[in-house]
Amino acid sequence: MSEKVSSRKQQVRAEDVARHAGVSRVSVSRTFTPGASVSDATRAKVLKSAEILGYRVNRLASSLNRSESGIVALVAAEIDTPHRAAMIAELSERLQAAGKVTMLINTSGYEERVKDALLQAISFRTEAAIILSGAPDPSLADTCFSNGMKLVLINREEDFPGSLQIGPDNRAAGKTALKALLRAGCKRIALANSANATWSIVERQKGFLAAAEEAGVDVLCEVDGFTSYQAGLELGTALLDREDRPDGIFCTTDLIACGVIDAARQRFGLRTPDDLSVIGFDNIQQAEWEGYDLTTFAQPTDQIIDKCLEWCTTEQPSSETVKLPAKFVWRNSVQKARVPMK
Amino acid sequence: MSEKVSSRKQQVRAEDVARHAGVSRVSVSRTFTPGASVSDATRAKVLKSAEILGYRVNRLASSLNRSESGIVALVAAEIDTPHRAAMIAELSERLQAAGKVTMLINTSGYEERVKDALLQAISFRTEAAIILSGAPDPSLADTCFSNGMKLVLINREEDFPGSLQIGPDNRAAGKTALKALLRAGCKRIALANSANATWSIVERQKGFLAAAEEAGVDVLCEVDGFTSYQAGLELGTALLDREDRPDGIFCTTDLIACGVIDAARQRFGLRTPDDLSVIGFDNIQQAEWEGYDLTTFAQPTDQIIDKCLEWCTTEQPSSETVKLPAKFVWRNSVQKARVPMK
DNA sequence: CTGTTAGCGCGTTCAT
DNA sequence: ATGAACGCGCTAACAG
Repeated sequence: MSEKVSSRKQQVRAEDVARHAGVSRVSVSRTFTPGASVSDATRAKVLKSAEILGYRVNRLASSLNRSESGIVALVAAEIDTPHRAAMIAELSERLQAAGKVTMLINTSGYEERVKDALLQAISFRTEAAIILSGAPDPSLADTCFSNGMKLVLINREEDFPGSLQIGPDNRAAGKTALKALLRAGCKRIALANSANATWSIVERQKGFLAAAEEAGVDVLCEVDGFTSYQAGLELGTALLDREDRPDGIFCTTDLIACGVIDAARQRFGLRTPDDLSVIGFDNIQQAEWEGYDLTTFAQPTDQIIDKCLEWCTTEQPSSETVKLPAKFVWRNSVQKARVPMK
Repeated sequence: MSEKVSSRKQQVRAEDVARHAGVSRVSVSRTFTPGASVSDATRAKVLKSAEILGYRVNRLASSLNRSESGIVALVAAEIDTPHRAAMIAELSERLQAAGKVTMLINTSGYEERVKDALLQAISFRTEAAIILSGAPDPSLADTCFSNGMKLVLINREEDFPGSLQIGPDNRAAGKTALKALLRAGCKRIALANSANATWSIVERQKGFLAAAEEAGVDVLCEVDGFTSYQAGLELGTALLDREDRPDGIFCTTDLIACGVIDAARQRFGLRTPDDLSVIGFDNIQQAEWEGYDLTTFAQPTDQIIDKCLEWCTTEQPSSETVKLPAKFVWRNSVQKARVPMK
């Protein structure tokens, strides 16, 4: 008769610790449950035995039992993009500090993935899903809600009931950008934007153009490509190649702005801010690199995350839409003011 | 008498679906278990009811039962650094494609966090932990192993039994870098490195210096600061400010290289490759930006991940150390060859 | 092919 | 303060 080999992976259980410490299994559970009552003597015995045996509470089991996983899903595409990476770094940092575990779901590629991401999150009884890319199908969102899962959309479209929608005030930033270019004395103002921009990026464009119309100035619009450095290079090249070359460009993204600046420098021999003023958005790390020294808008990341965590930890949060001001970061890619303020 | 309010979060269970479909609870389980035998009729009924009720298998429960979580932990610090972000993007992408779920643990800050990260991973019965930053305490590693958890160290120190250790062949790359600078006709060769470099980065330096000694050439070594763009700026400034200004610099990291190039351009009016040859390492996105056009080494990311996944999915993998060649990526930050090859 | 039974590891009653 | 019993939601094993 062959010995039966268990295919299950071995694991130290609370019962093992209890036997080793000579106490009941419940006492083990209690020593690891904050606020439970155990005598110091048994607690000490339990901790010692746990240490020796290498025991760790199985959170799969405890989560199942308590119906609280402590897991938060982070749904994002293009994770290696500077601003996105910074956001994820901050978020994961803060989630951990709040005692949560982050499950990262990469949705690069086909859009259908956002759906799969949420389904996976539901399967793990994730407490919340923070979505940085794409918007889920509303019906799917209902499934999330009915499973007690919270939904946060950062920098995403409006009209999504039941969730927290949060991001910078993109329109206001667009207006500020226009004013700054005017105040710098720019005569021919342009806008460089991706043709595949997200909703929040388009908002920046709208704010910029609305302010321009209000001020009665024309804007050269170059909208093409993706939201990337390479697109910035081409947008910049197209704009600077014109006979009526612009002298002030608002780029809806720092990545685009870096491309525009490089196009100016490498392809046209133009320098910022002397020959050209450029404003970006995001305040990515490269914005403060000496080769760019980019005037831009810093996303209110800290406040976004503050609000996000607060909302996620309240019992029955209600639908909410929050716009936070983006901070204008002055560096040296915009000509010093030549026009006095009104 | 007040009605008792359940504090547990509501959840659609297999039993609910079973009742709704008029079948047994096990049939529900079977329809969602690949390779289980259910008649098409009942499967259809189950799927329909599941759809209606919004049922999703609770993976906390199934993982507990089957002792297989399907979760892989990604342990990393400085997630927003270009190369690290790219690595995480790729890894999470591939893990998902392999049907795994990635749990991201950010260990930026104090070093103790790596320990906490692994303890957390153990709690969730993670199938493997892929460590991109820091090295765990060996005794802790044993706890991992005894809980059936695999350990992968990417770009980390050697002598770590029981794990897969994988990364580029840093020494070889260092040697290649030196040869390239010599072949470019550089007369005064320098090395720029962080004072807080990881083991793998120091290996690059060692390879470079060993090759220099072999070739009988002196190397100016500037080692200071962190592994960052800012450090590169200062390292570059220090080197280029010397009377015996170098004309060829190997930077152990692209980030440092970008800093060096900017120092040369912005602070000394020097251009690559005409006045100065620069070589980096990592092939980050910025390396191909037009302002840098950096000659560098591409990490063999794909192969690393291939091996990583393969190793993690084998039943009883044995200790292994793998060095993969880094690919030299020629761009335009190094003077064209002026010295014929030997 | 289907249903019944048992148990994954844990936390929370309810007793003592 | 401690122990016994129960159930979280699920799947594997065993009958029929």
